Amino acid sequence: MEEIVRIGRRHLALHGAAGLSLRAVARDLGVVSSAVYRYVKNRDELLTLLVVDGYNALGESVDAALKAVPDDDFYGQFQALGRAVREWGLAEPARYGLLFGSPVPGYQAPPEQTTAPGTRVIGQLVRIFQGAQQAGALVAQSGPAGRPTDALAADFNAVRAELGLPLDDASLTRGVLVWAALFGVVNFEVFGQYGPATFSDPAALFDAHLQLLAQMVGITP
Amino acid sequence: MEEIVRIGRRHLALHGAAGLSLRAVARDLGVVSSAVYRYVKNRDELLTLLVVDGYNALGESVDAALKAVPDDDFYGQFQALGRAVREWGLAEPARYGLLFGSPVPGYQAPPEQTTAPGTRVIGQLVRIFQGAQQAGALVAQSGPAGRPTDALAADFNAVRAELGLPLDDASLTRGVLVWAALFGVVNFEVFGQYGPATFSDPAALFDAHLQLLAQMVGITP
DNA sequence: TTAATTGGAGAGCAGTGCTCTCAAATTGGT
DNA sequence: ACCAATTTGAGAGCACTGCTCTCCAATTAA
Repeated sequence: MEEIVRIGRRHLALHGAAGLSLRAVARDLGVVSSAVYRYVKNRDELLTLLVVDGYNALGESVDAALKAVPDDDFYGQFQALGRAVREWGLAEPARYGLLFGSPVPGYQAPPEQTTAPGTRVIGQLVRIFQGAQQAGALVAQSGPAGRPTDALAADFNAVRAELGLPLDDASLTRGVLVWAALFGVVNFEVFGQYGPATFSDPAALFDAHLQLLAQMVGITP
Repeated sequence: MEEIVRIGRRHLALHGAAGLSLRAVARDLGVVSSAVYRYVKNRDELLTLLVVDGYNALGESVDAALKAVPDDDFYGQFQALGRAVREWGLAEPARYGLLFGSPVPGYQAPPEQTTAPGTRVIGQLVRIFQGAQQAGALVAQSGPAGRPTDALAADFNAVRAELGLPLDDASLTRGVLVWAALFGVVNFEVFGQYGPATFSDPAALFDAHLQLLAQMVGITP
């Protein structure tokens, strides 16, 4: 079973999600194709296993990076989280693509299995915001303060309640933007959207972007 | 030929890039599978046609949205561009995913065909920055001004030269972040990364994010 | 020792991309 | 109008895919 996931992971890295073939996995396993159906119901279930596996690998990467930073260094934590996501994505582009790229057509990840591992990173990000907020290290940002629509305000209330995150609407808006933007810049790099040779030092560019994103939510070095 | 692209587009929307089958296209065309190989060399070439088609559709969407905004209303232009990208992505998730999602494994888009249409949106974005800059409508933003590495500074010089965009390093950094972040938030929505029912009014959230991104580069309403 | 469960083998179906050969239709030149 | 050249489609075929089925050997439990 673990062997199947291990081989599947390798195939995923080599041929991508679309090229993931149960028959090929069976071959590598030294077994006939029908045999793997004893362990995995179908291709989608193998995909789910790999999705969960990927979320956990990324989550552990992020957790490990955070452990190396002092508890009260919120900027350091934010930076470590961002860098960990980027580095994992660049090291494992296929797995990253499976998690954050275009959804595999016809495949719907079962929430009861993928939600928990899938929220590890945003969970840590929220934890950082929370810590900074409680420590008074979250500098209020000035800027456009358009009133949210009623629906949006209600959504924010729900988020606040669920996460126990006492941030006002403007800060929540900024927090969500930072979250999406972080994965936006990583996407651009991993998926090669910048163009082949535009940036010779993408790590430096990413660090500069992390700085700006930290400023966006009010986390200061 | 156009018929093939048209049917391919429909299949793409229905079954995604991975499920794009030349045989199925042939069936819909009322022709035997080998016949389409007269017009399209292989599956990858059909994919390229669809990529180009998609970039152009998005580009035209953006151009049309920009045409409705006065030339000197840079914030309005930025907003129109952002909204056009978002709306096109939500209306055409499969095509959007083909362009901005995980790369199709084993498929490499030929730059000589895809670069031109693929740079239409960023081209317009640069044009907006340029116009605002020349009109003096680009308010300098304060914030972390870490010195770029030598490699990054050289990259910025190259970008400046190629685009004729007289922005300093800090503004360029912000511009690139806004670009990537814009697609980041659209990705999150189109690919459903926010979770199923977190935001009931995503358009309002997106507008708030657009405001923040405009502020990031110094474009003010 | 016997019965029950488990794991794999093999055949088979329908689908895929792609290549080949062959015949029909269309076109162009005289 | 005729003939040759070209274009276009049909059909067979190969190797691959996901998945289901039946059958048999190995392992485990009673």
